[in-house]
Amino acid sequence: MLEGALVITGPTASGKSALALALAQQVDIEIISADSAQVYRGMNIGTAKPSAGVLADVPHHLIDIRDPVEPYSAADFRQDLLTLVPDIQRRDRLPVIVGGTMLYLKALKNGLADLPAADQAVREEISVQAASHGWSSVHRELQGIDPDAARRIQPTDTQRLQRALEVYRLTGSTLTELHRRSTTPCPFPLTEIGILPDDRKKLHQVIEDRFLDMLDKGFVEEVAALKSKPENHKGLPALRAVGYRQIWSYLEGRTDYDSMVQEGIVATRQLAKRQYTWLRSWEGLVTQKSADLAEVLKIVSRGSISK
RNA sequence: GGCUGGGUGGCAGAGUGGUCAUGCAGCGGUCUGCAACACCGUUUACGCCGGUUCGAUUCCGACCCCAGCCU
Repeated sequence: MLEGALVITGPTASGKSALALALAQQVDIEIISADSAQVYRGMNIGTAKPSAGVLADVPHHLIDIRDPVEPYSAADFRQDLLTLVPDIQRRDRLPVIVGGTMLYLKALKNGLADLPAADQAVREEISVQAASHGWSSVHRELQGIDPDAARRIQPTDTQRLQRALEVYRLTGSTLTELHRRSTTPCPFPLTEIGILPDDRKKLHQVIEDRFLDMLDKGFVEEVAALKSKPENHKGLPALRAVGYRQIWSYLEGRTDYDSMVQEGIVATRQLAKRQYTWLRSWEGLVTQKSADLAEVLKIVSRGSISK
């Protein structure tokens, strides 16, 4: 039996989940979702979350563990995996990590530096500053504090800019300095399989079909339900997910239905493209052009990858 | 048949006698607590045929196509 954990990743709509479920028919596994959107309750159709039936059949983790107002993060994911994987192994099952949120997988694989968690108050402070003086002034400030980070981070990349400054204000140390200290990589071995369809046109078609299918299944109603809750707002990471953001905007009357559909499909294609970018340079990745259960079974029983 | 306006990259849409429109899409890339995020880079044009010109997408003429108006 394979040591450590098996990872099945790939761009959206490449068939990761189906492959994992097929594997579950043959091997005693528990699935850990590596998906930044499936963690949220009430987000089912648009995240292609496994059905209740499937969830009852095969043990799944990290699905429906947050409300949309409670942001989840790569650090949370890594922390959760560090306890989940050994737990599953103690049950004599193979942990299978399935998902396409590459930052989460990277945080697990390479570890994270010892940085402070997000701090809403500090972020707010920086946002206010940016609102009155502009992000370029924030960038200039960072230049004085951490020139290396300022060089890496574009003045327009407001999110990372804010983070770099946040870390400094919280710790008094620069992001660059903290990154230099070693991070702890994953304590258990990872065997990583990536499904990378080589026919992009075909994947685009699958993406379009799937998005239309989600709409048929009530995606708009799902977003409307989320929108009707007063605590939810469109700035939440959860609600900026592909499809949710576009439908929310449509529900606000900002676009017509057809444009919304187009925008949703486009956003999904772009997500897939970014995932390819991560995966092309992923070290140690065993790639498949399409889901290949037989090969996965070989890898699992062999206990190692020889390729 | 006549008159007028127009034909610009996959789409939208400016403009100019010789240098880059731009936006979107597509493609490539970056990525350390928002990552399905945020951001960076980038390919493809001037309806057709002639003429004027050192040089035409831009000026002139014919033709084709589209829209509107007239007969």
